[in-house]
Amino acid sequence: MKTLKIPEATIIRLSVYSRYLTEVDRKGIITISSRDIAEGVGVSPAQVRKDLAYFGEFGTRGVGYNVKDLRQHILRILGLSVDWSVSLVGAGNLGLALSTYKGFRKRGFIITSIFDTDPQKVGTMVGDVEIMPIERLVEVAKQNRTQIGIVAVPASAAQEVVDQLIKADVKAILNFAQVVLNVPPEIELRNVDLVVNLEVLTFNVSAQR
Amino acid sequence: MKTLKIPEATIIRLSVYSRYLTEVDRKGIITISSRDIAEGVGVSPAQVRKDLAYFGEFGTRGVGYNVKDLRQHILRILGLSVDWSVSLVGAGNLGLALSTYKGFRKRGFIITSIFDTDPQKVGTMVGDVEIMPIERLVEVAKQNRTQIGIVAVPASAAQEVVDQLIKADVKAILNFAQVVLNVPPEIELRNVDLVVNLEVLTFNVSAQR
DNA sequence: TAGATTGTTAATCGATTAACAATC
DNA sequence: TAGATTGTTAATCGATTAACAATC
Repeated sequence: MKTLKIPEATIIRLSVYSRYLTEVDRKGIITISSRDIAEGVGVSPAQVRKDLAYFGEFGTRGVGYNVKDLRQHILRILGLSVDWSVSLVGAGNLGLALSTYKGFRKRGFIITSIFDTDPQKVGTMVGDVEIMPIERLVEVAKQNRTQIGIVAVPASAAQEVVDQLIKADVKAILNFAQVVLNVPPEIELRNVDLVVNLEVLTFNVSAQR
Repeated sequence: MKTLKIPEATIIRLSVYSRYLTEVDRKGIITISSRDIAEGVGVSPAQVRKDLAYFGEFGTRGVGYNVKDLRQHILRILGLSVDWSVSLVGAGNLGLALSTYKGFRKRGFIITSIFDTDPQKVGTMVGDVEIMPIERLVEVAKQNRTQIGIVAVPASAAQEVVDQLIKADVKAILNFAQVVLNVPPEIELRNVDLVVNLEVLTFNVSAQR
């Protein structure tokens, strides 16, 4: 198989398609066209077909796509046919919000460990997970074969946490701290920047007049 | 002035540049080159100059950019020379995390009102803001001349909340609910999808072998 | 067979990068 | 003047859209 580069925008849309298909499937609909998917998620039908074509031929000409099949295919493409063990670092307000967020578990992301530096917090339970001291991160994350780390600590502590996560053989990191992090190229890193999203909005609102 | 379209990627980078310049300024550095900025934030120098060139000539050939000046220019471009009144809807875990998030206030986003449906929560204080019943949203948000709404409610309630925000003359909405929202074209809408970020990671990790 | 819709190629659009004249 | 670095144009790269042959 030739590995041609897949645009990241395609991956993001695939995630959206699969969620839409979950909805459609729940309504008992068997078959769906690229046009219907496109309408449902707000893109063009050509875009839907192009995105899917990177990975194979999932439809039937003249008919469309089988909803259940396509959904399963996309989940497999995204790596969601298995559960993922996630380690959450930082049990502040944001960390606690993320730890109780239902959306993660629904897609197979299981938070198996939570770490914090605050001795007050260490030992307390969040759902069925006990908050552990950050010193135990490497040991515990390795034990759980954790592949994803979520960084929800202050910017000043983020690089140190990331270094520990890498020592624990984590493969991917989702970072909420507002700081540019250094990771080796084989580690997947994504930054969620809550403030920058607001600033794109203010730019657009300000530019409107 | 000709209004040529500015890539959204440019706006996002401007936000990053301005934060980096804040750091650099704090160190007492007076002048900076596009190469230094580029290194600091991980893009190419040409990219930095191109991004800035959309908005004017801020540098001096042979010298570089004045750090304080450039920072101020970018903040003005982003609409951040004034504070913004923000209304937060949904005081669950995520909402509370956002309401206490320091990063917002630092960039001039002031949460002036918080709404929730839960009678248990209504009346309690978050910092110096009292949680109000969602029925008062339109009235209160109008009174505060709120221009930005943050939606941190369950997906099932999000469209209704958005409709209320629009009635309150909000200009921009940051949505954390996992649902496709309908808004009129003059309303700026951005979606923050926490799960899709994890799924881009799992795709990349899964594709690595 | 006629109608519908996919998968795919070619055309278009947009963003990034490279190169360099302008100029401090 | 020589060296440095901007602002800008042209070249490249990449992603989206349009069009249509293949085919159910």
